Amino acid sequence: MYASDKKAVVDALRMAGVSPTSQRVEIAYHLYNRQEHLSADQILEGVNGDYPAVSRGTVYNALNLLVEKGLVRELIAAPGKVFYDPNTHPHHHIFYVDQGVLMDLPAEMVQVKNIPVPEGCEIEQIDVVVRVRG
Amino acid sequence: MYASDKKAVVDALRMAGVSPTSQRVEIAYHLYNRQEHLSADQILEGVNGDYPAVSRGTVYNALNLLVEKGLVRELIAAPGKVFYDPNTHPHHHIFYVDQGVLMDLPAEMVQVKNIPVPEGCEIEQIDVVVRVRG
DNA sequence: CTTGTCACTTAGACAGGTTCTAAATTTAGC
DNA sequence: GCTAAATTTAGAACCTGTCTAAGTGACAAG
Repeated sequence: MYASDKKAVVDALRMAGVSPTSQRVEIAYHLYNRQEHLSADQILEGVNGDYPAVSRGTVYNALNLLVEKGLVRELIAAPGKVFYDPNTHPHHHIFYVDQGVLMDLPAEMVQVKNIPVPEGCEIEQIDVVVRVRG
Repeated sequence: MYASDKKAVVDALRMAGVSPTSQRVEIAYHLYNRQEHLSADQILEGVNGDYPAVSRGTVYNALNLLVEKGLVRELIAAPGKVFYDPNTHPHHHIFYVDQGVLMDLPAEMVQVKNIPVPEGCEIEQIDVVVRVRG
């Protein structure tokens, strides 16, 4: 998702057929504005900074909806470590194991070729995660 | 890990500096002998087929130890879906989302190039998971 | 303005998978 | 055979994430 301000977030949600409720806008805006990959819990904390504004359930619902509508990408970096990435363009990831931080790798930096697609199957996503230590 | 019989498993464990307790041997042997990717739970069930022989905690401890010692590879296919792979040679994976099944892709079938390694970091593993639907 | 409907949010209960803990057991070194 | 250290066990605890039932709010029709 690309959205520089809350109005743009509202438009992006509407365009994807998602009612832009205040909670969803807060969540999407927060995810966009931090140029990191955030976990559901980090988003919950971030959105509820001053005072509780959004419930846990809504954060999960909203994130799942955004993933389903293709506005956000879900990334699994390690067992129990799910991150959400507002960048849906093709690109890959590097995971700093010791710090638990996940960063982007531009698509050009990694070449993936010759993916075999079985009959009748459709590639949903190709995840390339480079796990580095140190 | 490559081990055709229990004696070979014992040797492999010893070589990696892991005391070959009977439970660990059972677990490693079971994982090797099924040419699938198994979850911790499937391994627990499999090892305890006839009568309870190994506790849940031990299965998790043993698997984590084997991963740490490089005898087994840990694969994350989806949130909450962790599989263990006795094949530690370079290769990739294809995940059939609808069936929840993870299969090998020979390394030659996917070319990954130009991985940038940050200063002072060491690549631990490169995970390529092709997620297909249908 | 009032009502009814519908989608959404909420809090808390629940579920699955993994780790932790304390006690019991086994292993290894003398 | 002892003793100490490592390992296993059962079960409690924990963490993410989902479900449920009730409550809230927006909106259209009367």
